[in-house]
Amino acid sequence: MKKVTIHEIAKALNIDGSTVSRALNDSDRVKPKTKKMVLDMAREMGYTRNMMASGLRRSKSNTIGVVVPRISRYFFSSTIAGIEEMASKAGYNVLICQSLEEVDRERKIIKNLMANRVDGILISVTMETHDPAHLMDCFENGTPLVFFDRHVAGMKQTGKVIIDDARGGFEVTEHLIKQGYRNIAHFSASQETEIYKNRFEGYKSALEKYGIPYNENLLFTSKLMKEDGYRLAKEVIEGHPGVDAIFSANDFAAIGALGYLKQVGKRVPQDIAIAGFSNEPTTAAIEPSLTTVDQSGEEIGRMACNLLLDYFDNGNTLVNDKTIMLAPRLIVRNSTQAATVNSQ
Amino acid sequence: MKKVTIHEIAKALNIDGSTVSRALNDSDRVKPKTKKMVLDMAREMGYTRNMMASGLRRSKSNTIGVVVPRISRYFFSSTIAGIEEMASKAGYNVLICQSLEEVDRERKIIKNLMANRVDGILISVTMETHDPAHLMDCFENGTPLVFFDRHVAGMKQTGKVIIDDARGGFEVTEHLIKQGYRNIAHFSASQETEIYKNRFEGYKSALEKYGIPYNENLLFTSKLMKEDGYRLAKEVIEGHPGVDAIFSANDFAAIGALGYLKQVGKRVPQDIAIAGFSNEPTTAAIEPSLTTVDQSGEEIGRMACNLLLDYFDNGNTLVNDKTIMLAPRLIVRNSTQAATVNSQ
DNA sequence: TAAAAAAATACAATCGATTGTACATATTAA
DNA sequence: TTAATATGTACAATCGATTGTATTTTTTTA
Repeated sequence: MKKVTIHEIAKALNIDGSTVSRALNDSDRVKPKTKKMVLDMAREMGYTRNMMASGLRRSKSNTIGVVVPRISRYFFSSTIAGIEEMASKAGYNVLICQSLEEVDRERKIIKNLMANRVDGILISVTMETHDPAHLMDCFENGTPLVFFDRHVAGMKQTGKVIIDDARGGFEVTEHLIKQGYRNIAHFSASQETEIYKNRFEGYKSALEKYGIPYNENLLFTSKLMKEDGYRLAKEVIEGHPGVDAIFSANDFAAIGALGYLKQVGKRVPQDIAIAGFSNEPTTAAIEPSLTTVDQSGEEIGRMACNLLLDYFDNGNTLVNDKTIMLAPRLIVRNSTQAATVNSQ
Repeated sequence: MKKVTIHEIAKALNIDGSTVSRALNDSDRVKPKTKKMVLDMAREMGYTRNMMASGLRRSKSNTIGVVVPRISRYFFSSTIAGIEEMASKAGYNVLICQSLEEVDRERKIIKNLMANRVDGILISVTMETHDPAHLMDCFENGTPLVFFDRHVAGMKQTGKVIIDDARGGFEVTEHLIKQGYRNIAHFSASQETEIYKNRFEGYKSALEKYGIPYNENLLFTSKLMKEDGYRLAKEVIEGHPGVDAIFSANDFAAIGALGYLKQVGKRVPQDIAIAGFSNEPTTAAIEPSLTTVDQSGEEIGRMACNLLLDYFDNGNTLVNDKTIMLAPRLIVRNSTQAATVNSQ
């Protein structure tokens, strides 16, 4: 389909294309009368600027690349919603890609985003992304990168928007302790992933603060899928009868664990308490409702996007480990409140 | 940041840029030895094709625009996941935009997508999109359009991937009737939105089939937010004591209604049954679990994307109302099973 | 070995918008 | 009125890759 170009507008008005371009961009090198003429003609001819041409010339795509492990996960989709909101307000488009927790896919995605000359990248890495070589490429390429939530330690060249996972882990654990639980198991993922390492550290430091010895047999590592939670809960119940609480580093595993516990007739929170992390919508709706930590995906998305936009406008304020750490918010619900178990 | 171009590769090898381009595109006008030379040099110099330049020349962006009301809604995010999966497999990028249920935003988005010269658009319209003028623009512009889920009647130029909402509405209602419920209220949205109209039609035809007169006082119209469900449930209980079941045209309103019913001590499903539509993850987790209709967002997304990809490859098979209608799947859970109420 | 055919490469225009520089009006000052 | 300044437009190059045509090189055939 043939589309109208500035040159056709120019021809129709018997002026030069450069003037049309300037008129459309509201340059003050074009007098108001001419501008109006051009704008009217553009509308009449149904002109829409070709962003590929514009982008090529200006070396700017006005596009932000976003990489998440899985779009359909609520935390990430709300993150994306926040990003999209900010980006579109600032005139940027958002290219979304999902790594599906595969580092290889992540690598290809980064490459593709570079080929598309995105102006910046917002990324929450896979659980397996421990070697940041492909992310370093961005940096060397001059493409700014901002991590949100899942990040990689030791990349000084990027921005980060994360929540204080250690504090979140601490607060959950402290809450459990204050509720009277003493034998608290922890479900975690690879300790090479920062967020899980930090949640675990928080868990440990809460134990320490309250003089409870850390027992490494109560640390269970998996990919934290729902099924993992189910399986590990079984392991806990069958192998560690003394355990009276489980702190899972994400909600999915917590929900899976809860499913197992209910199935075998354990009462939550009387027999065993359980807490998750992320505040997935389902955690509020199930019974018992699940104690968790809210991360406000939208807010994280907005902040990450803003960090990038700031960088576009004000130069390299991203360098040297610019990190925004958001406070987590403990949400206490019924799954951990032995004392108030009958209130809803 | 200066990036390597084909011309720099060409200069380094003392050959012409056109040959480099052809080599990189694996054209058989370049002999294998030269190809290898070019590919090696490209790797060595860290070349990445500039898609803006390529797209400009070829009039093809290799990008698909996706418009949904709200990214963070599970149905839509899983739809996007399906789209992204198919698109990336076929070498396309996905630009995501959310209309936030505002027609005006939707209009701007469409315009922007056209400016970005996306190769096609996948859209699920807002509840207020009754006038498809801005969508017609796409058509006139030569940009193929495929609706998924929420669509607009009477656009013969587009593809559609929808579920058989009438059948879904029918099955839910028939199920309620078979369970013994007779006074079934229906929560719907604007009848100008096809999916809600169709669900409503299904509801009516089930009533008719079983000889239950349709009572227009039991049709409640709102935007189907959770709060609407809560409010309308109150209205039902207070104003229509005879009602023994509610069929809500989406899950959110159903969940809101359930909240109200539990709050005022109504037993679900003994006193009143409730069913939703969409199979949001939460519906399976709450108590009682909610009867609903599964739409398989990922599948819809995949099919919609495929329709577009087919069009790219095989010309205008989109014309004349190419519609893919997926069968809905009734998911019976506890909120409507008076007979088996104590089984979980 | 020369001519014909085939293969590989080079040339040059093009996609559509932007932008520095040059030129032409219009306005002001002298 | 003329020179000096300011304002408005036009010219032409450019962004990087692609592609039709022309040219050169290689291979095949007579």
